[in-house]
Amino acid sequence: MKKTILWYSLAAAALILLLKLLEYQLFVRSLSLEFYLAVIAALCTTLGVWAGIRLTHRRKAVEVRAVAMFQRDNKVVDASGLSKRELEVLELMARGLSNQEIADALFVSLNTVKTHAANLFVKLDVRRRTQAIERGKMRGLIP
Amino acid sequence: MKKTILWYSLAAAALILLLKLLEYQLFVRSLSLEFYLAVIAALCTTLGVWAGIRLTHRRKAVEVRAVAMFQRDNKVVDASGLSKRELEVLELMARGLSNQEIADALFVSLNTVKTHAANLFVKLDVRRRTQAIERGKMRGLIP
DNA sequence: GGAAGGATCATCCTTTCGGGTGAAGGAGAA
DNA sequence: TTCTCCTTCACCCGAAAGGATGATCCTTCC
Repeated sequence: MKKTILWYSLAAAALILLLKLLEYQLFVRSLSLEFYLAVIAALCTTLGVWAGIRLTHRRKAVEVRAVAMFQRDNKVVDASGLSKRELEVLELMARGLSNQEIADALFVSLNTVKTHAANLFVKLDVRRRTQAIERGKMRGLIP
Repeated sequence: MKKTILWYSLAAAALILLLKLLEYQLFVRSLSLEFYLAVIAALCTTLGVWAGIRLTHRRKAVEVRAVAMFQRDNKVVDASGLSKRELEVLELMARGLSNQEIADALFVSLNTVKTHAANLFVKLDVRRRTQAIERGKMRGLIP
């Protein structure tokens, strides 16, 4: 942002210099005032467009980063009714882990994972893990 | 886009009118040429910034829609080696459908879906459908 | 101190998935 | 035309997932 403004200032300074040069040309070659004005208008417009694009590009980069860095929304989690453990299981499911792998990852038994899975299926109102993943992503529960 | 250009043209016309008025002011009140130029520069710059923002906002909207409305990249698909049918199966998998439901959706038998599934698992180098969904999303094969 | 809910584990049973293999018909390329 | 790939379908079998139910232990809340 600051960099853009700095560049804009420099460009403006360059423009003023150019104008001074043009001014001399104006008296020497007696170019029309309209031409003089048109040049200024064109340059300023270009500069403005460039600055506008620069500014909005910055803003867009921020938005992209916001999408990339998933941040859990507590309100959404509370609304879903999922417990912390169920959320963990769901997240590992979405990463493609099997129940056994999830059990190993969380240091619990396979049966425990299956219980958590069954409970979160009920809470998300789904029948399969793939559906659960879909719902979880739709609701912003998982990345 | 066209609307923006139209508005820009109208604004430019208004500016020219304003300039004509200023020109009269210039002769009547004998304002400095620098002031005249400054006004033009400021107006054109503002106009340019506005147009720039307008244009990039349009572009941003398109990009957002591109994220929301998934557009498949043929290069990615070719690189994956997935056939059209396999891609369809993968997409329905990602929506949480069971093999039987996919079979019904595509008007083929369950065995066919299983074959497609097995083939795409090999091509994506995965063992489970959840993994396939993960990979597919990572590579941009599916939304 | 009891009620509620979470986390843990278990058993039994059914359904779904996935691996392996084979095969037939069709479209397109060498 | 032969060969390759895609699509379709079938059968068998083992592994994984899912449904139902019950139980224990722990924390938190009223």
